[in-house]
Amino acid sequence: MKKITIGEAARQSGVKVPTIRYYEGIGLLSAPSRSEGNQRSYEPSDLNRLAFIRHARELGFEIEAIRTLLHLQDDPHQSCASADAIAKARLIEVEQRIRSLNALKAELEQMVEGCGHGRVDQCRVIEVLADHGKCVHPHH
Amino acid sequence: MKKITIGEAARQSGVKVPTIRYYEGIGLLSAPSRSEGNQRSYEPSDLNRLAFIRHARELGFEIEAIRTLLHLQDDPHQSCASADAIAKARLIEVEQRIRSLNALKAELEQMVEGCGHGRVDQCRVIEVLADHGKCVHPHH
DNA sequence: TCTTGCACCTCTAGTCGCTAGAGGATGTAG
DNA sequence: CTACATCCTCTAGCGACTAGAGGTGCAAGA
Repeated sequence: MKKITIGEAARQSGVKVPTIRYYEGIGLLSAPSRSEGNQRSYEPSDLNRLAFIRHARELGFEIEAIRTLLHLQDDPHQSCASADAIAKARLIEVEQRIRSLNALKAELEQMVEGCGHGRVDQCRVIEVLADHGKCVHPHH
Repeated sequence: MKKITIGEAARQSGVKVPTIRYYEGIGLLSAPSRSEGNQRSYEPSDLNRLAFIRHARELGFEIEAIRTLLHLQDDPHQSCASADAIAKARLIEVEQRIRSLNALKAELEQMVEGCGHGRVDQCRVIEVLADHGKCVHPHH
């Protein structure tokens, strides 16, 4: 039940102080009560919200998706279909990103391997960049 | 040897018109000559430069890295050690990103599978977001 | 009590790599 | 000659913060 300063909240949640203020500013976090000297003072329960947001950000959800997820959490009798849809959409994004990064990785490995550590005019890195046709998979 | 308008350069290089102007503005591309009516007119050789930049951007290199790579390309007697270093650094970044995205993917799959399509209070998506400890690999 | 020094406050501006739009000039085809 | 696409410059906006200026609050040591 002890009130907590923003610095303490930051330490306990792993969200930086300016970021907490930023989340309040965009309405993702509701404004906490203030001390006599106008300093923010948080309830322990606010830490759950902060942890939720941080976790969702780590998983790459966008702020607007998190806003929706938080509304859902606040209203537990709603259908979870939209939470499910948001997570599924994120999963598809992540899968696509992994595929595309694997293609890039193959390209970069080729470039780095082919570099004879000589001068630029024999460098495979520069050569491949200049000519897309020299890529392993020109589809990226 | 024919001069080319910015729109034509955009079409041939796959870089959008405002992006070409932006690259000129930040000095990544040198300013081309102008027509009587003050319109940019490019040499065919400028298309190579544009293709190089586009390719490097597709591979995820940052603008500053590309600036360095372009300088190297302009001076082919230099050692290619720095080109090599830039490409290697990018490779390491990509590898890390793939690892981290694979961890996220596992998390998201768990969340989506566990969702019984019922109401929010039984939804695994919301539950896991609220409690990091319920993650498969809490290290992400 | 005073002072030191850290943590807090608000506000603005900057980051990256573009993208969008306003408001106007130019170039080309019919 | 008129319509219309394309070009020009300039400024502002995107997302998700981050940095810094300039000032206030608060707790602990001398």
